[in-house]
Formats: sequence, structure tokens, C-alpha cells
Amino acid sequence: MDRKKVTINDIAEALQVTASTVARALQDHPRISDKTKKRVIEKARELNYHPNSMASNLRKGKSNTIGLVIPRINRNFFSNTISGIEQVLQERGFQLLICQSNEKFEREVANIQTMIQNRVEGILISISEETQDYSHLQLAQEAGVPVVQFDRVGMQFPGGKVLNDDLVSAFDLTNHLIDKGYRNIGYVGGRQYLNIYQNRFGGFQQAMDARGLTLNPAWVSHDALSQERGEELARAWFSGQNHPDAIFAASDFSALGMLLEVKRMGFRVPEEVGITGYANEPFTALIVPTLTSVDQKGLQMGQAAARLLLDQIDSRVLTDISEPIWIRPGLMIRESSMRKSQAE
Amino acid sequence: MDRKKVTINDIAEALQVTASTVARALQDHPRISDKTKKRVIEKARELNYHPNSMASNLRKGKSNTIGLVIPRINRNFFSNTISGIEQVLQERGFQLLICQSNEKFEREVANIQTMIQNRVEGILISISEETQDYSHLQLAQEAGVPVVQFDRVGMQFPGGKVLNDDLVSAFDLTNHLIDKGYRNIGYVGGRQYLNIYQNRFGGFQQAMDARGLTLNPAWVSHDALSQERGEELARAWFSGQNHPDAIFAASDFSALGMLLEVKRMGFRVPEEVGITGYANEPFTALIVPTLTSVDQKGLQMGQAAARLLLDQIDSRVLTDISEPIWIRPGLMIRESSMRKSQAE
DNA sequence: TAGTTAAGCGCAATCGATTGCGCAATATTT
DNA sequence: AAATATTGCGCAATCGATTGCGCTTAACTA
Repeated sequence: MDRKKVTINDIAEALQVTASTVARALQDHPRISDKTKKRVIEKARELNYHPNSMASNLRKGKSNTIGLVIPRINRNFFSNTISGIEQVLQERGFQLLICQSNEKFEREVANIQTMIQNRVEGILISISEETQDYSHLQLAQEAGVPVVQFDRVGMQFPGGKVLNDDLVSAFDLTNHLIDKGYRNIGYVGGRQYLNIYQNRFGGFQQAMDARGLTLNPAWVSHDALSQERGEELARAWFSGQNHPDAIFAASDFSALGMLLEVKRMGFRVPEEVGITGYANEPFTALIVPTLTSVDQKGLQMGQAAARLLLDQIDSRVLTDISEPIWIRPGLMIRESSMRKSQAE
Repeated sequence: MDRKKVTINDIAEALQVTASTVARALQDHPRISDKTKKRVIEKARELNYHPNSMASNLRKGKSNTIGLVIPRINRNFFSNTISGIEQVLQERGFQLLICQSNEKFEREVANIQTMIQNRVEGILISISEETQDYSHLQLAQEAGVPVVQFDRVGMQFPGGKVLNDDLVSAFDLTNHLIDKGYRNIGYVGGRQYLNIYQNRFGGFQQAMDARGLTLNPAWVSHDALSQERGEELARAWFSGQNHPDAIFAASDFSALGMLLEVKRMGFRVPEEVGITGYANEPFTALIVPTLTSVDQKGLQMGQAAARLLLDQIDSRVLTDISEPIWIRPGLMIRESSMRKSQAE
């Protein structure tokens, strides 16, 4: 049923010229007469010709493709990132090959393999929740493929980095909670080997320290990124007499779980319990009460990461030793943390 | 900075064998001795060899890649779809090339071009909001690339189709509203040339008819898919004396706009105004009141579409004339339509 | 008008991997 | 031991497009 794919040779034969002429005509080469070009283009359309980019790329030694590896595409932040990347790449005529790691290290490694084999000219990656080893990125670099990490990055891995200023925004956000009169603030977040959670927790800690507040280790979890875990922890932390009066969550989803469960348990938010999330998922502005969060500027991060990668490709730099690019997130103060201010 | 990419020839030279032997060794060809295989594999690792899939695909005449074109990836339905597709493709060792049309016809055409040029072995597509012309899909078919459409499809285009039973679920959902005592039901949705909106409106109409209710043409909009449009229409329809007592929205986002604005205007939902959405976006379960919606079973649709496409590829069928595959959506009845039942 | 330049196109190698065919060496069979 | 089969690998063409070099023929310069 499928007719053989048509090639430049078919066009050449039909026109009684050589493939070289056809190739040049299609590229608008100056040494080909307008008449021939017109004939070639016409015949190409007539035969429904489509250039074979595998052949072309092989010959030219470049794929004009950038690879993107992210944990999941159904996160607001990451889909914004994609938009930013696509914008930049489109201007430069690059294609984008998107792979999800689904937060699995194994998948991530496989994704990188795929990208190398497809000869992408550079890789953009935000590592999975499980990733602690960077030999796969190393492999890419050694294969001549520059790697730029963004958001979730392995700091020890040499290469371009675009980062959120999580430490500062976590610091600011915690101060906001303290300003609102919350004192016994719990923390829920992700694994500390991931830079982002380390920084978010770090900023939180520093703010608590700076204001002379001690944090109760019982109210700290580094294993809480899902709604379910948020709910579980809410039940655990809020069932006794002694409970936090606020929660700093490094993820909107665990914040959501916390918020829902705490409300279910009869607490009023933000009057009795303040809650903040992180990532500014769309639902944060829609739930009741609306959830204070942090806008990570996904679009900008995507643009910055793509630009950085293209720069590295242009300058043929593999291991970028320059300083990371920092993007300042924006605090999205909403109802869940807006207790009527109390004297300290 | 980038060392030359290593090829099988480099391995061959290092081992004093020919490239054929290396190629066969890497494929675990039976005619190559275990000893040689071991040496080749070892040397490949040592040299950091990665097969060039462009060369391989070119020679083999197949890319082992499927193309996916969707309006946007940041829609819950579509990201579920992607998961379903990935599951199926992974079993069969196919790669996935994802492109967003961003609801633009022009982008969609470009995406298809890209896919053809990359010699994808099949295309999965859910068309953009603007698409009314299918010559780009035709082009793909003529180039020997089978096309399977899902969800948003051009019914007149020959080829595999996976569809939601929108008509039935819209019918059921409308009946649900009527059962709850709503009578003056308005409709907001998308362009009627898109099958899904045509069917959703059709199901709505049929239910109204069947129950002897007339619909007020002033309360029908086919240009309302965004939150903003929902809000605008809410202001328009609910400011006078005479207003709907329920809204059937063919999109969660316009339903959201409606709901928020109507609440802002002082109406109680669902007591005074019932609202239903469509697509079961995550926020529908989180807002107040929770929004009745329709689960389109994205995962299943993705799986079904991918399987259908693979079948067509296997059987080398380009124009599938068989019946479309229908997936039955699920009603997600929530608070926004759960008025205390009144006698009719 | 002889000599120079430019226009227009063909030849053939090349990118990296794959594969049918063939050949020699070894193994197996009778 | 002769005949056959098998093992192990090399040769060379091939996939489709690109491109440096070279050869005509036409156009132009002095």
C-alpha cells in the first residue's frame, strides 16, 4: 500500500539531470539557473517529495535537534519551561526532542542514551527525583554533546546551569510566615540530595534562625512531595495537642494535601494554620483558601537554558565552568498564609 | 573541544577487523564468534561508542519513531494521552516525537512536515482548534505515513480514529442537570466544525429536546473555551433579570470562568446556578464548589490510538476504513450540579 | 578577436551502519 | 579419508543527500 518514498534521484531522473543539480536547486544554490530550479521545485511538489532528514543530517554531520529530559510534562512549571525552550529554538531553527523520565533514574539514563544515539546537538535536563549519579551526563559530554541542567541540577556536574534562587525565596517566604505571626512552622519537602529541596529547606532554616525560632525536628519531612504524603503528615502532626501553626511546603501538591486534611480535621486556614506551597500550580489560585506559592518563572528558565545551550553549541564548549544563571522566583502571596497580622 | 564521534570503523580499525564484523558483533549476529563479540563490545565501551541512529535508520529504511501532534501538552487530558501512548510504544520499542501545535493550524502543518521529513512511521494527531483543512494529513498519507486521529478529529479524513463518545456523555450530563431541576440551561463550547464540540452540543440539544425543554439561542456560545470568555459570558448572561439557571460548558476552563464570575456576582452554586465542565482537569476536584465534569479517559485513548496505529503500520494499511474506536467517557458528578433535587 | 570570467551542471566521494554474497578454515559426517 | 556442513569473517553495494572539483558553454573584457 505504501508507495516507495520519493528521493532526489526520482526527481533527477524525471528531469534528466543529476541528483546534485536537484539537491542544489532545492537549496537555492546560486550556480543553478532559475529555470532549472523552477522545474525541480515543481516536479518535487508533483511527486510529493519530502527531504529525508536522516540522510541529510547524516551527511551534514548534524541533526539540528536539541534533547530535553524532564521528570514529567504534566507539571505546570515544566510545561512552561517547554514553551520557553520552544520559543528560543524556533528562532534558531532547532527541533526539540522531548523525553519524560517519570522521575525514574533508569528511564533518565535510557533517555540520554536515546538522545546521544539520535545525535542531538545538546541536552537540556532537569534531573529525576532519584538521580544521584551523573555518569550518564558525563557520557553525553564525552560523546561531545553539551549538557545544560536547569532547576533540578547536580551541582557537582560540570556544565551549564540555570537555577532558581530557591534559597532566597524560601527565606523570604518563611519570613513572610513569621511576619504573619506564625511561630511553630513545620517543613515538608523532597530529598536533600536534590539542590532545590536542599535550598528550599536551607532558606527556611536560615529564616527561622535569623528570627530566633527553633524548628521542631518532628515537624520536618524530606519525603513529602505528593498530595497523599501531605495528607498523611497532616494527620500525624495535627492529631495531638502540640502541633505546628504553619507549614512550609516545598511542593504545591504536599501543600494541597496538608491544606485539605487540616481543614478536614477542623482547623481554619489561615487563622489557625498557615500554609505555603511551591511551584505555583494553577490550582493554587483556585482552591479555598487560595494557596500561597512561589512562581518559578518556568518560561524564563526555559528561555535562559535554551540560550545557554545554544551558546555552548556555537562556541563548541563542552564543560561550561562559568557561573550558573540564577532566576529569581516570585512570591505569590495568597490567602492561605494571610492571617490577620498579629503583634509579635 | 568536541572529539570526533566514534564510529564502528574506529572500533574496526582498533581491532583489526572490518566494520561488517563490528556491526554484526554489536547485533549479536550468530556468525560472529563469542570471542570477537566480547572484544568488540569491550572496545566499544572503551571508546565510548554510540551507534548513529541516523545512519542506521537510513540504511534500514525505518526510523522506529512515531510522531504525536497535539494542541498543547499542558492539558490534563493530553498529558494522560501521552502516558498511554508511551506505555504502548515502549513495549514495541518505538520512540515518540512530540510536537505542540499550540492550537495553530500553521504550526500543525509545520509539525506534520517535520514528522514526514524525519520519516516517522506513523502519526498520531489531535487537531488544532483552527484546523478545517486536512491536506497536510493527506500529504502524510500520500507519503506513506499512516495517520491516526484521536479526540479532536476530522471525520471526513480517511484513516484510523479513536473517539470519545461525547454525544452520549453530553446527553447524560444534560439529563443529570435536568434531573436536578434545572430548566433554563445555557451552553458554552467551541467551534462547531470540531467534532467534539459538535457532539457535545448535539448531546446537549438532544437531551433538552427529549425532555421538552427549549434552549434559548441567546444562551449559546460556540466561542468559549477559555476562563476569560467564561467570565465575559457570565457577566453578559447573568446581569439582567432573565438568566440561565444552569450552564453546560464543553470546557473546564470556561466552566471555571463561569463559576467564578457567577459567584462573584452573588449567585449561589449549585443552588441558584448549576454548572458542569468537561475534561476533568485536576482543579475541578479542588475548587469550591467542586466542578462536575467529564473524564475523557486520556490514558485509555492514548493506548487505543497507539495500538491502532501500530496495527496499521504492521499491516501496511494507510487508509483505515474500519469503524472508529469509541471510548466511553465517565461522568464526574460533583457539587456544582448537585442542587437538592426538586420535584419537576 | 583572443583571452578571461562566470554560469550551469555532472562526477564521484562521503556521512555511518547494514547486509547479501563469497571464501577460507575448521568441524562434522559417512 | 573424502565429502559435506558449519563457522568466522571480509568485500562491496546500499540507504539519500551533500559538496569539492572539474568540465563545458556562454558572456564579457581589453
